[in-house]
Amino acid sequence: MVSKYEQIAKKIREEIREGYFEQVEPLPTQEQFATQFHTSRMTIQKALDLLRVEGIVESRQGSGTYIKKNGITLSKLNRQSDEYVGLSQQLRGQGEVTSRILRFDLRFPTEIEQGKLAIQSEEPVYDIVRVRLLEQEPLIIEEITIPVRTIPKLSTQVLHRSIYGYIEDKLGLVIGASSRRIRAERSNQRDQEYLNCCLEDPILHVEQVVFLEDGTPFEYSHARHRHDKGDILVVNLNKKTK
Amino acid sequence: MVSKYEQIAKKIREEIREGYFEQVEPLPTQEQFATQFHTSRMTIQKALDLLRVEGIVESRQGSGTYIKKNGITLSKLNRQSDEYVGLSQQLRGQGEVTSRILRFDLRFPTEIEQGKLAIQSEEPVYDIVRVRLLEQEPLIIEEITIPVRTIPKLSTQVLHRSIYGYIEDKLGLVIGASSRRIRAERSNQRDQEYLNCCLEDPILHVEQVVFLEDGTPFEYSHARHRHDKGDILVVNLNKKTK
DNA sequence: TAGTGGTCTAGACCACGGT
DNA sequence: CCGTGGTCTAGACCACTAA
Repeated sequence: MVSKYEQIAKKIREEIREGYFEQVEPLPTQEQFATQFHTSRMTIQKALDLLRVEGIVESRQGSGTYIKKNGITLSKLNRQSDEYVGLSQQLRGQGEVTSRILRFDLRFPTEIEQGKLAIQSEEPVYDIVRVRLLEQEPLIIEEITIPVRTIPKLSTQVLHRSIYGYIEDKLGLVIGASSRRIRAERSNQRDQEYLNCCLEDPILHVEQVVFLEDGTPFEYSHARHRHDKGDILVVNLNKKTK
Repeated sequence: MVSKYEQIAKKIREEIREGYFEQVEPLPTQEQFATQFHTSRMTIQKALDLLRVEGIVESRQGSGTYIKKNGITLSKLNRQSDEYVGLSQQLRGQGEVTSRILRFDLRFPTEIEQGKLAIQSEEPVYDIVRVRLLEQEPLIIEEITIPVRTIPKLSTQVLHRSIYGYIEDKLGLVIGASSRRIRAERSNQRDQEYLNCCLEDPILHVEQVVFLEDGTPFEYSHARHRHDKGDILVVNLNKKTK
């Protein structure tokens, strides 16, 4: 059952994309929309709310609701990077992604890991190091820490494929927020060996914590990318939630 | 004039932060909140909507509204990197940010710039190269392209201080979305000269387009960071607007 | 089945913009 | 001043969850 305001939003979104309205003129008033769709103003507002957070329109009190310049472009950008997906997803279609597992152990978390994953010192974690390859070419070397209690029954088989796929498809958990810190570093000996790169090659280092939908942190990881085999796209729609 | 639902959201947000409610139990029902705040359920829902997009609470139809684990942590993270601010803002308080201007010219845009900034080939742009320093130490070398028509009357005086400050405070324009692509690169000769770094030092390269609130792209830039003087924090709340 | 959140209504008043 | 969007109300019905 799709709600009425979502249907209305979809209709208006399509009409905007098809150039049905003037770019500089305001859209029909909320009153006019309400009449057109046989509904109340509150419902129209919920529909327009959706388009607002997508960055397609903006409303000015006392004036009207306007189509944003580049509204469509921005809304496409938004979709592109709004949700975090694993590498396997990202590269879907570009070739076969495989993994070479360098370590798969159990141990107790360090103090930093306890902090990042919000767990106690006696709570065991998986300690994983793997190299991700696209069509046999090494892309990334990852060090991953995952609490055993949150994601039980990890196996090398899972690690060879996709951890994210396992969590979402097999365990039925939903991945939520993430926090990433990105920097450039010099390559170390391990990078050179496993990523097949030189001393002078820089590394794109991504340190991240990923949360489940309910807010449980489930992964703290360091990913080191070959500089020529990956960049990161960040889009900020600036919703000014304040 | 602060709206009622914002006041209510603020009150509930504070009570959650102070540990007034149980983490595992649902919050009071919307009905109860409505009675408590002498208002209607719709208004309570608008208040809870705010807390939802902040990642503090989540609602489950048929069950109740719950505090998210790490809800507070996430909401703080969110504030930290939600809106794009210029470097001068970011480093406010850490020392004095100054600029050394290497180039400040006018020219016509390249094809790539025409695409990124959505302008015609005959539309003139500023062509800026500057080094940003914190307490005399070089941090970043920036190449910036800005359409003259969008941001008129740029001056070296502005470039020495903050472009973003000029745009927001003096021109009264509001900065909106941004799209950034981040990668690691080897340093080139210019980096080594102006950032005072070695051949082996990697560079954190950020290519970005920044938009005004109405969707006009106003800046296309390449910023090259000294790898030891800057990383980038990216937080993704995953609102799944779908 | 009872209780919850999700949606929706038909009004109302207010804040603000442009005239 | 009028017309716009922003807020708010007091209900109503529905969809879903949990007992």
